[in-house]
Amino acid sequence: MQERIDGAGDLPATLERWRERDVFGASLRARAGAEPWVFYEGPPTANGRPGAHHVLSRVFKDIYPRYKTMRGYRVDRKGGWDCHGLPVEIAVEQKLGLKSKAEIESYGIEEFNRRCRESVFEYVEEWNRLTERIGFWLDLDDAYRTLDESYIESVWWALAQIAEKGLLYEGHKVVPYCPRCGTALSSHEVALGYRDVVDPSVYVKLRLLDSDESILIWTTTPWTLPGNVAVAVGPEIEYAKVRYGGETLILASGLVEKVLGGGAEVLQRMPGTELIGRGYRSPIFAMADRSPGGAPIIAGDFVTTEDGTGLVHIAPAFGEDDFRAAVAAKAGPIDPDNPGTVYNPVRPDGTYDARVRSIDGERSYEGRFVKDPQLAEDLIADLDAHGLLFKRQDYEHSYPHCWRCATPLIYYAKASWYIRTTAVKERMAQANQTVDWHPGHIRDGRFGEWLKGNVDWALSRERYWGTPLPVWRCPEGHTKVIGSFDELQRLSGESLQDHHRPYVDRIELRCAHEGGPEGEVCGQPMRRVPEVIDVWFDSGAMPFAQHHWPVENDERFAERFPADFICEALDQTRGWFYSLLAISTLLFDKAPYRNVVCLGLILDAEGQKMSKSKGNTVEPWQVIDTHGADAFRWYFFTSKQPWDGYRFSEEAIGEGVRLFLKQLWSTYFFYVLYAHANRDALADSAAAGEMSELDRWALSRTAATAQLVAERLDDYDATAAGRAIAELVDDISNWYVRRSRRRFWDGDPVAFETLRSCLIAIAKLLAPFCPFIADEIYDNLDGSLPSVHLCDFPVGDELPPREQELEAAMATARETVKLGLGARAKAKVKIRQPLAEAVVVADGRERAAIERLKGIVEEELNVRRVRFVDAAE
RNA sequence: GGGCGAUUAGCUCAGUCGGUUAGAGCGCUUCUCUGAUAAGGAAGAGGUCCCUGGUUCGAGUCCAGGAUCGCCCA
Repeated sequence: MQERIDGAGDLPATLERWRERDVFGASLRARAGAEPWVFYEGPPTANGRPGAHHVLSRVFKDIYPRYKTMRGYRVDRKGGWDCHGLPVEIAVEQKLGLKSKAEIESYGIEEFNRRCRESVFEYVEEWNRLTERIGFWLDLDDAYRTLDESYIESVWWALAQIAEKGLLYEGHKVVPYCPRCGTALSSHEVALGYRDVVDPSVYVKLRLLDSDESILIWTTTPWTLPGNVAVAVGPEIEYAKVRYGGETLILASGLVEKVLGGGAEVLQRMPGTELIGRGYRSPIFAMADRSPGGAPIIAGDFVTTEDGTGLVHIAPAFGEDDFRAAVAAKAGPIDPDNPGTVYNPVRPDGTYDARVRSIDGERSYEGRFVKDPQLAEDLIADLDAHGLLFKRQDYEHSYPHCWRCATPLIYYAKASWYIRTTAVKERMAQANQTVDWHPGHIRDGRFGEWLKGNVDWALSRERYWGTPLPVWRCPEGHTKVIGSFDELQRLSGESLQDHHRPYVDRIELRCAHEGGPEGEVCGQPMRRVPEVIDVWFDSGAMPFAQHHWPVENDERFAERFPADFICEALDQTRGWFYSLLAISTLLFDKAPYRNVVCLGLILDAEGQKMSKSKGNTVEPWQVIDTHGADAFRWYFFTSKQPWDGYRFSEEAIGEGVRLFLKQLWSTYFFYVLYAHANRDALADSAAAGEMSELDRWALSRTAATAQLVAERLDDYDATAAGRAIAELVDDISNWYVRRSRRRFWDGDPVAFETLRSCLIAIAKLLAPFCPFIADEIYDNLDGSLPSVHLCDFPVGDELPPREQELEAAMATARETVKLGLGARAKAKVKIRQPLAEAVVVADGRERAAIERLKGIVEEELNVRRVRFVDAAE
C-alpha cells in the first residue's frame, strides 16, 4: 500500500494504468469462454461534437456491461459509427456552399461523396477522447461503420430478403417531402421535426357554375390552390345556403356561426349528397395548360366540421386524402399508377413551374418557393383583388419540418420505394411484448401505441451519400434486387472497389425476365434506380451487418443475436428502436433486443430544452475538468431515474461530489493515513484480536448493500443501486469510523482489516458506477488483480454472511443515541461533559438490542453507564 | 384533436401492498463537536402531496374529470 492521498481519486493516472495493463482487453479475455451477454451500440454520427446528452447515454451504455462482466458474463462491446445520410450531406453542402441538388450534381457526385466520407469522421477523435475519458469501455478499434463495403453488402442482403418475401415495392403516394433536400422522408423522420408555426389560413369563395351562389372553402396552405382540381364535401354532413353581406354562400350548417358570426341568414339546408356533382369555376388561378371551365364537387369521407367550412379544396398532388378522394371520384387528370400525371404545378425543388400565373393571367409565379411566406401574401392579395377572398386568419399549429435542415415539409405526390411493414405489424407488436422496457410503460404506451399506427416504411431517398438501393430496372419495368456483391459481379461481369454512388450507378445488367409472349427473355439493359436508402435502415441492420453476416461469421452472429441490452434516448422510439425491431421482425420474426433502457431529455437548470441557439448547452469537457468523470457519471446514475429527464446543473454535480465522492475518498484517505503511520505495528501483529460487534456490523452492512446493489442492477435500476452504495459509505464514514477512531489511532489491526475489507468491497460495488475512484482504491488497498474491473462482483463469499439481527440492533442503538444527544442539547449539557448515566426507557427486543451494543451507546453519549427502565414505569 | 408521461418543503428528489404525526439531501436559523472530512451531531422554521369529485373504516398512493408542463403523433 502506498500513501496515495492526492486529489479526489479521479485521476488521469488511472486511465494510464488501464492502458498499460490493457485492462479492458484483459476483462474480455478473462471471460473468454463465459456465457455472452450481448450489448449493441447504437451508432452515433461523428460529424459533430459530442454533447452532454451523449455523455448520458454513453455512461448508461457502460455501467451495465461493466456490471455483467463482473457477474461473470462475456460482454463484447463493439463500437459503431453511423456514416450515411442527410445529416452528413447537409453538413458538406454547407461547407461547400451548395444550395440544391442541381448544384451538387454539377459539383459532381463522386467528389461530393468523397467529401461526405471525410466529413463523417471529422470529430471522431474527439468522440474517442471523450469516450475514453468518461470511462466508457467500447471497442473503438474494431468499430463497425455503416459505410464499409462489408456493411453495405449485409444491408443489400437484407433488402433482397425483404424483396423475396414480396415486401419491397415502388409505391405512388403523396409523401412528406423536403423540397430543400429534394427527397421524401419516412414517417419516423417526420416525427422528429414538428414545430409550432403560424401560417396564414384563408377562406375562399368559389362561384358555382349553375348559379350565382359560392361555396366557401378553407385552407391553411394557400400555395396548394393552383393544384386544385375539385372540392370535397361530406355526404353525411348537412350544409346550409346562407345570405351574408349581399352574397349567397354555402358551407356546413354547424359552422355557420363560427365562420360568419351572427349576421348570416340561413336560406336553405341540404345534405352533402345534394352538392356532389355540381361544378364550380376552375381553375382558381390561371394555369397556362388549363382553360377556364369547371371542376366538380366530390365526396370525401375525411371531411369534418371541426374547423374550416366543411368544404375541402382538393389538390391531389399535395395531400394524401386529396389524392385518394380524387382517384375515387376520377376528378381531374389522374392515373393512380402513374403519379406523374397527377396535376402538379410544383417542381421537385419546391418552386412553381411555368404554368402557374396570377388569377388574371397577367403575371407568372414561376420559380416562387411554395413555403416562402411572401408568396402566401402575394397569393392572398391576388385572391382578394379578384373578389375570391372571404377572409384570412392566422392559424397556429404544429407543422412538420425537415429534421435536419428545418425547411417546412410539403406533401407531394411522387414515386418512392417502400417496405410493406404493415404486413408484419402484428408480429412486431408481439415481438414488442417480449421486450423488457425500462421504464415499463414504454412497451404498451409510447412504443406500443406507435406500432399500432404503423404504416409502410418509405425507404428510398433521392440523394447521394447513402447505401445505394440495390434495385436494377430495365426499360420494360422489370426489376432485379441484388443481394450480394458476388451476384452483382456475376451478372454484370464487373467488380467494384466501392459500391457507393456514383460507381454503382455505372453497372449495367441484362434483364433476365422471361415474360415475353413466347416466354422469351427480355434481355434489355438494366440500370440501377437512382435512390439511396433511409439511414435508419442502415443502423437498424446492425445486428447482422456489423458482422458482415450472412456472408461470413455465422457463429459470431448466432451467438450475438438478439441483444440482451440496448440503451438510447427516448426519441429513438421512432428511430433506432423501431428500425431494429422492424428489420428483425421482417427477417427473423423476433425482437432484436431483450432489455431496453430509455433515457430522458437533458434540460437546463430552468427546465428549458438545451439547444445551441439558446446557448444553454453544457459542454461536457467543462464538467469533466471541473468535477471529474466519476462525478459526471454519478450525477447521471443517482440524481434521479434517467427516463424522467434531467434538470442539469453543475451545482447538483458538485453536491454529489461533496456528499459522496469526497466522503468516500476521505474515508479511504483516513485509512491510508493511519495505516501508513502504524505500518510497523500492523506488520508484526500476527495475533489479530476478535472482531467487535461494530466490526461485524460494518461487514454485515456491506454484505447487505452488495445484495441490494446486485438486485437493483439486475433490474436496470442504477439509481436505487447507487443510492444504496452512498448510504453504506455514509454508515461506514459517519458511524463505523467515527466510533472506531481510537482503535485506528492505537493501531488495532482488526479495525484496519475490517475497514479495508469494507473499502475493497465498496470499490467493487462502485466499479461499474465510478470506475476511476473505484480502481484507485482497489489498486492501492488490494491490487491482487491488475484492476478492480477484473474482479467478481462481491456477492459471493468475499464477505462474511450477514447478521440481520445485529444490523437491526445497531439501528436501534443509533436511534437511542440520537434521542440521547437530543436530550443533552435540550438540557444544555455539552457532550464533552461526562455523565454518570443515561436512563433509557425500553423493554423487550429494543432493550436487548441496546444492551447488546451498550458500550457504543455509552461512548457516543459520553455516559458512564446506561440504565434501563421499563416503559410501564 | 389523440397517445404517453410528469406535478410531493425555497431547490433537487424519495415515498413499497391503501395504514401511526408525509421523508431525505441542499439551502436557512440556533446550539454543539472537531487528533480524516470547505465534515459530523442535536434542535427548529418550512407542506392545500396541482385541483375537484368518487371508492374505502382509512387515499400522497386506487378510480373519474379537470388544470399546468414535457415528449410524441394528427
